[in-house]
Amino acid sequence: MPRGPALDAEAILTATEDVLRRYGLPKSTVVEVAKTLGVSHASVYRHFPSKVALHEAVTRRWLSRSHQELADVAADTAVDPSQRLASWLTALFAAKREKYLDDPALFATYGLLVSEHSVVATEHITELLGQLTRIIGDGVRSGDFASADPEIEARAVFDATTAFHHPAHADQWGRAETRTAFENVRILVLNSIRSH
Amino acid sequence: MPRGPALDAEAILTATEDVLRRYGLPKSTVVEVAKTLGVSHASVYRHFPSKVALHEAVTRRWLSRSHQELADVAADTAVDPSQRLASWLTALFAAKREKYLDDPALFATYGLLVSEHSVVATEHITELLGQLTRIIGDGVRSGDFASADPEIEARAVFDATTAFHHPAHADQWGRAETRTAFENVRILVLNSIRSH
DNA sequence: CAACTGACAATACTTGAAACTTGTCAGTTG
DNA sequence: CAACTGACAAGTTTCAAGTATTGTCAGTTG
Repeated sequence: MPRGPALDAEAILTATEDVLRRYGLPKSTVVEVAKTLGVSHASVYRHFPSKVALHEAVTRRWLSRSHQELADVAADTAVDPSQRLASWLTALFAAKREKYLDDPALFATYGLLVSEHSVVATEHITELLGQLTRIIGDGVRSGDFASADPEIEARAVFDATTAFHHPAHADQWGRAETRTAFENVRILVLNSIRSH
Repeated sequence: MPRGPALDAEAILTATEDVLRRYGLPKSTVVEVAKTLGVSHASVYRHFPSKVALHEAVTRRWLSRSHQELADVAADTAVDPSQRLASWLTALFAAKREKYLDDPALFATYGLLVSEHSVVATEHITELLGQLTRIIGDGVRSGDFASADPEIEARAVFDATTAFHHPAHADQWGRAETRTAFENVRILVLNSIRSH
């Protein structure tokens, strides 16, 4: 008896997010997701081949939402490259920090999910590096930046700011000292890449 | 009946290192340390007030051994500051990487110990920042480096190289790409700090 | 007949009783 | 008498038994 809106993948993903938020990763089960939706757990398996695939999909959706706003900063060619790079790095740190401070347990849950689905994590990082490469490439073209290879430079900038975007360091992000530390690394990075 | 060399703190620390290496942190007990030394566990408590204090002492000893060689690089004023900073960063990464690759399980054990004894970790970082500050201060004085405040600059350099010294990233240190990534961050940092 | 379900085997997780560990101290020993 | 120990209470960890979860599929339903 299919009543109400037909069960679809998006509804299942949203229900899975709910369950992850309420129960955390270890206690979030496919049975609980199905219960939230008022269906049997077998129905969930008609849309996702396994719990792992479901978790991978929910992780991908979460990460892709989280780099949407960064894409806008990266694409805004009206702003000069130095400012654009500074804004992008600040936005990356701010987005992660806010997610962590808003709900540390949920942030930890997604941190676990990301580490369990390294393919998704790699795709996410590739996307971010693409955005960084674009900003740096624009800067080199306009003469603001000096770099032999924007792609390698992007990786170096990303690696140099690890402490401010890698979840392993999230427990430091609430401290005032960490905000200052970020400012100083951002200045260091921009000072390095700007042509002299 | 005290026979052989009297039981002293150093012997207990060495036995504790043995037990940590053989059993890992969760299964390393004071009883096992005592068994290794051929004494009762009550004897261990005559030298250390608690298991936590024992672990703190063993952690302090391990970290202080590990920054001994770095102190030499930092103090070698015969080498010019750029080279000295490059060598110091390379030595820091090399020391950590070798310890990790030599015995990943033991490295993880000490990583846990360090995180459980944050006071010791803070002291260790303060020591490393002191060495960095000295190199940068020398560079500013000789005109090789430009920096308003060597102490803040040292912190920024340390933070920018987090991916290559923080144990959370140890699982990447064996990869060839990571060595390249380190070279590029090291170049970025030196390019930033050198006066133009 | 497409969407869904109940029932099921295999595997993973919880739980509480037994075993072990920490830290103390009065007593032993050379 | 200083160094050490055995025995002990309080707290923590382990393990085996029961319980829950995953993933499948033949069968039901609108």
